[in-house]
Amino acid sequence: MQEKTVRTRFAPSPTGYMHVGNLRTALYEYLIAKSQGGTFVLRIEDTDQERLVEGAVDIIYNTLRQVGLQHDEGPDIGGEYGPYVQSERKQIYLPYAQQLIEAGKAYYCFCTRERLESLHEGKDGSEFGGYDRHCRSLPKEEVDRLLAAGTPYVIRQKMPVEGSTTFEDAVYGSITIENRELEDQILIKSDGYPTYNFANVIDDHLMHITHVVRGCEYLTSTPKYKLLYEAFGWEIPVYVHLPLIMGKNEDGSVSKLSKRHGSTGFADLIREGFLPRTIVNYIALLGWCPKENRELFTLPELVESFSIDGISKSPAVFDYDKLEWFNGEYIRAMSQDDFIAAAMPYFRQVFPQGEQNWPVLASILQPRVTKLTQIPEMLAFFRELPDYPAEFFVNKKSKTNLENSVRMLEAAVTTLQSQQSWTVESLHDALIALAQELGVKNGTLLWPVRIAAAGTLVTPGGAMEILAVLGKEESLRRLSVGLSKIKA
RNA sequence: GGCCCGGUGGUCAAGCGGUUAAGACACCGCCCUUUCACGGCGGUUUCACGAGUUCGAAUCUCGUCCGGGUCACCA
Repeated sequence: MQEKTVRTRFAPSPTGYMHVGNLRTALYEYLIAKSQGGTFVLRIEDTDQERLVEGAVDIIYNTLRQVGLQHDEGPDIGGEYGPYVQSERKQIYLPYAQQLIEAGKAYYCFCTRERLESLHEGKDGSEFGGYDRHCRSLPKEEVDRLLAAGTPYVIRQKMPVEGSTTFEDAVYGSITIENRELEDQILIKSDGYPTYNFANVIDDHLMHITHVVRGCEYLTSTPKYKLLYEAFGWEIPVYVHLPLIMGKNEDGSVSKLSKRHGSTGFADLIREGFLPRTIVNYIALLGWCPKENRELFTLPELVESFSIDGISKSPAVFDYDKLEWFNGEYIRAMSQDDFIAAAMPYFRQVFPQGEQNWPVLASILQPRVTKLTQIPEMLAFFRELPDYPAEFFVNKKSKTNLENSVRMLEAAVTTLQSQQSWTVESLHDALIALAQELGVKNGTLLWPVRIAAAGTLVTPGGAMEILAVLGKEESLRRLSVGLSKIKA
């Protein structure tokens, strides 16, 4: 008996915004498929014609490409079960709904929006129990008459009046809901488009989806899906509901991650300087835990390690600190060439043109930044020597004070003036030799040199690196500025 | 409010009846050191509460509390 090929699908709505919750769902769908040699399908769910956003589909393609979640079937590459855009499948859904009507599992509803709204208002919101099933018992002749007259209608699913519905979830186990809690949901809208719920079931079945993966906000509506599958007599897919990703609110509470939680969109995170691989790695761990005790995973490694039983049930709070740590790890793991290439746009904010000592800049920044966007600020002192007080030259630990610093700087100037080679190594050799010659701790000499060169207490890199980037002429100029500050 | 789901440090979490309750982030201290960072070492902080079951409960059961989700011609 051969196992059926696993097929999962990512089914986003083209809203123009991809937040990490969606992306994480896509990731898990990809991982579930790929970890079992399965197929990952992309389907665009654009049944809400009122919310269409220009260019939104491209954002979806771009995002998936950036994180490496390559789909095997989809609107752009086709596949055996297309089309993969729901608006192009519009004519598929109605016959299925009509089939349900004939089977007595669904019915036409002619209620106006006004009547529906008055249902909501009539009782005070909290008591509203859903649609009152007014059209469920309409006589056939009345239905035919209204249809013939061209009355706008929707098609609703008939929910059982009694009993309960139970389904199995791969993460949450067995879940039961009383049927009286279920509303006669709309299958086909008055514009002829299917609702999300209906199109989902039809398409998942037609596309042979074996595992339906989604956020657990859908948990309570899943019995309706099950009932739909049963009404059609179709095999029910495996449901994999994912714990929600939560965002911190301003008041300290948490709620389902959304736009209002600031920069949690994929594009926002990229703009802030997070690497796609960082985001993938971090969100993979938000709700899933590997068997082995480790945290750094590339996408192929995730495919290797992933399994559904590692998915947790409790919601996870999105933590920027941890995300930054991951990003730092990945930045440090880059080759220097890759780092320079990635950092160049930020380098250019400080050095708009011309050549610089890129390798030295990379060597001082790569271990220090957790986001590439931090680069311009860290390098600002190269662009222009900041104004700083003479007190900067006083440092107890380096055993240096104003008086000392004058001596050190003067000696350094002399040494550096005759310095031919201007590399980190040669500067290092020259200055260390000088410290020995002067009989002082390295720090006693290097502290004032570093301060004078940078004009700031905290610098990325040490004195030699800074001098190397500055170049001989500018270095000597800054050292003399330092000297004049102390003497003033 | 009804229904559904959840509850191990500030955060992500391992744990599946017997553990000194892993690990990571963050935080603090020390080491390295010309500052910062990296790296190394160490530390603070946790089983929501109450009953049961059991020789033994973070692990099983029930109740309470707390948190979240959901109740559309949105997806």
